[in-house]
Amino acid sequence: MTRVKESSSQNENKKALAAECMEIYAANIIGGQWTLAICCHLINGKLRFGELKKRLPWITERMLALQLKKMEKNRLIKRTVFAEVPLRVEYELTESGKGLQPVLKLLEEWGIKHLKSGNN
Amino acid sequence: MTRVKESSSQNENKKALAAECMEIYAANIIGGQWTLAICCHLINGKLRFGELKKRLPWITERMLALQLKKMEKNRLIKRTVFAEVPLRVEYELTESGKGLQPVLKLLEEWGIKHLKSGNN
DNA sequence: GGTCATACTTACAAAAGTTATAGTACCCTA
DNA sequence: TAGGGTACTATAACTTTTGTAAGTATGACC
Repeated sequence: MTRVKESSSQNENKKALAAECMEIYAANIIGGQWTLAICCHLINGKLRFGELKKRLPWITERMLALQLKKMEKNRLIKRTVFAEVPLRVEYELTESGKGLQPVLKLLEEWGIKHLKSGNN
Repeated sequence: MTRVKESSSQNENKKALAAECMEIYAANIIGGQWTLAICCHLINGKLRFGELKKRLPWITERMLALQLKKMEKNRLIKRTVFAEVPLRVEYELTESGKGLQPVLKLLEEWGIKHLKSGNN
């Protein structure tokens, strides 16, 4: 009855779950520590690396760079480099990224309700 | 301009983000590796520990126990113990947990669209 | 008394994710 | 020649999450 594991890594489990369940696939993509925060800021338009950094005062440059790279790979954002001096790089949501807006809205509503329901 | 960090832990950052942004708060709650998978199975009704284990063949007992405990703490599920022998414990979604259904649906739809858009 | 089933718990280890700190490359300006 | 701004990268340390394997408590059943 119990299926035999073919691999023991965390990653394999994650992939297997995401493969058979689209909500888990989606949750994995938006689940990074800073991913949603970045989305929230980009939803009003494109921003430069330094502007994002200012808006996320607690993030380190490394994490910002890593998250942006991951989000680009996941096709949530588009990166545009302008060959100016000093260098300018702009980040903006892709169509897919913009498509998260209703998800974010629902999540927010659920979060508010959930938080309130805990104060009884 | 840059706010000063009051603590250096990962957790503090997480909390700070969740406090100022409800979608991040919500994402933190549903973001565990197995949380959504468990929700998916409980959405059709209550299940026992062992039944969940069978439905999630790759999960270890430890992870299942941990996740269920966390979900109970987060008020996503309710745990009921029946003083029988052998012991019977049932898990079911709370109202808050059931409230995730539309979120899951949207996430699923977004996931499908996103996956397709990557196959170009 | 020994075995079985259920629903866990514990100790330890590995992996993934995050943070801290410093440094790079580019070219402009003084 | 030195300093400054932007957008990163390198390295290592640290925290959190997940996995492995074994053990516990309860009471029925043989």
